[in-house]
Amino acid sequence: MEDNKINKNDNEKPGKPSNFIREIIDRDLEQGKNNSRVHTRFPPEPNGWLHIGHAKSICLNYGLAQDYNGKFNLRFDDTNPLKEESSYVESIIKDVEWLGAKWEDRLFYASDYFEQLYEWAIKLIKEGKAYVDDLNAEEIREYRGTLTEPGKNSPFRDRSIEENLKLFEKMKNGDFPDGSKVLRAKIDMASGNINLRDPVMYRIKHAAHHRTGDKWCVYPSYDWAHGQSDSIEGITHSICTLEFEDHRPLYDWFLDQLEVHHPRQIEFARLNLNYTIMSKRKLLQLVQEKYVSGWDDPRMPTISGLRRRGYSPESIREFCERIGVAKRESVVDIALLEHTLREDLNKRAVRMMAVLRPLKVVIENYPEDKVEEFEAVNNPEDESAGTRTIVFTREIYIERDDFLEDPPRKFFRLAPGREVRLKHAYFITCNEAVKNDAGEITELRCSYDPESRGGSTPDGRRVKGTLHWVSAEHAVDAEVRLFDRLFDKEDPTEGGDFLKNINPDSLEILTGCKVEPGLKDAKSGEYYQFLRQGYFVADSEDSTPDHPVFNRSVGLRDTWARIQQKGAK
RNA sequence: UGGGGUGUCGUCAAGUGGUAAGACACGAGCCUUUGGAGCUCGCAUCGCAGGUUCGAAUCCUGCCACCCCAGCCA
Repeated sequence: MEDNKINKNDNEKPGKPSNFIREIIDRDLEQGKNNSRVHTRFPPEPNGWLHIGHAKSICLNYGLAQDYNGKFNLRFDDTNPLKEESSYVESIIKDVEWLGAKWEDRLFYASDYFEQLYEWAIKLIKEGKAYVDDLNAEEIREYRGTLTEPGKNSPFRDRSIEENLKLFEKMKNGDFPDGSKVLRAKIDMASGNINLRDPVMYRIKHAAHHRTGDKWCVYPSYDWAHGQSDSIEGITHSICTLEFEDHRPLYDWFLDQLEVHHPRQIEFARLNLNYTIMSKRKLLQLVQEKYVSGWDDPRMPTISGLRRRGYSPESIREFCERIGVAKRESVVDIALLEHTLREDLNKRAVRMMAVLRPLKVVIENYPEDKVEEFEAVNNPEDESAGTRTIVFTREIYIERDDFLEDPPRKFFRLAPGREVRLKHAYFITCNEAVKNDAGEITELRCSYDPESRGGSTPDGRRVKGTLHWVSAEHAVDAEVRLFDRLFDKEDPTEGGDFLKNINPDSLEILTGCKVEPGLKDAKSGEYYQFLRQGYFVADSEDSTPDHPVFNRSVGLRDTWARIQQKGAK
């Protein structure tokens, strides 16, 4: 009995953790709402590039559609021509696709609905529920009241329906200058909820729209466009972030007046990450003021930046799964993102040897012209990844950090008189460190034990350290870019000016790195682990076979570095 | 001072009256031809104060703290 229970549980797939949104959907389904349909959407404004916070929303919305056998739409919320560009549309489409969300034939734009929105606005005017207001922006603000005091009615609030109709049409036709009039919903200027104090539905903008050109001179506001767009598309659950909670009564009000399909708006807490900035405005500033190379700089939290950095879509999806969905505002530790990347790449990245800061080693008792081949396992976590051949010669490079003339306790690497293993090859012992006039070590003279071929000896003696290496003659030169967090404060806005918290050492460029020949033709989508160092990918913009450039996506956990840090404290 | 939200481990986050899941981080150890990976173990009484109850993180009351809202941005 007991055993059966355990087995049953073990065989059950570990379903996704529930959350309050799933509970709401479950309840709606039980009550037979929406004919048992689930239909979600991701509604980005094309005014910037997507970031990891958007990934949370995409994974949430697309994940729900998948799990409930529903549908998922991609819809651009393009109601403000002044801020939006088609270049953003393109990058967003690419990113959503790369993340793996599928909208099939349901790629929409709020601008697809401008005509319908206009007609609905006329309907509201005819019902006395909307009016044209001549107050300017400043006056509207004054009339709106404050958080604690009610607003007062605009003197234009009670215009006749006929006049409103006539004026609104002239607004549409471009007969009035920008800012001179707006169309407002007539709700309640005394409401405790400021969104209900006669919100603006249309503003005049003589501006070209990236899709509709200059067909329109009036553009709908977010509140007027969003819910109605959801309704038109048959969305059942309209998921947005917390700051729109106050807008829900308005979302509902419009839909109720129109008596059309009424999606349910649900709000969740947006993602925050420590050491990271998520504000589109600030990210744009970093790009415009050249603190980074672009929206896809590998240090950016943008989807394109993460992609270029070497993050896999799988790792990002897993991250979004693990952070959960709730209503409390929180700050997730970026270490979790790094963890899901390592976890994913550990299983699939091909291992390679690459020496980032080369130190030449001459193996004195190894024949000058001899070239030996060894079979190296491509991935100890995945036998199907096979093996590759690596070559060994008298002169090799090892990592400078792997040698110390006067090693501290617990340093397991090479030192005078010390023996270590060269991964997949031989044991070597250091005889001498050769220095130049400045006292810098220029090369190591070592000897190898022919008996240790393959990495172990007949006498079974043990060595504490195993080093990665590369044959000097065969190695390929490469550039390697090491990234660190862009900000050195957990909260980049600490102190008020996030620019002051930029980490000056967020990018370190290494040239003259020596890598295995097989890395010469690495492609940007291929994930590699440079043994003992971390996960790397060829840079999608700058890497060529003649000049390979690798980005470090994330380092391996480094116990030695931790021991050193502890010692330093 | 109005309206809307939220408070469970260092960080996320389950829990929906029956005696605090899990993950990351952190610490200890085992293992290891990556000081990687893996494995084992450790790590909270639930914002505060009352109350109801045999029993409360879960119900009630009162406080406190934090977040959002006064764009013709989304």
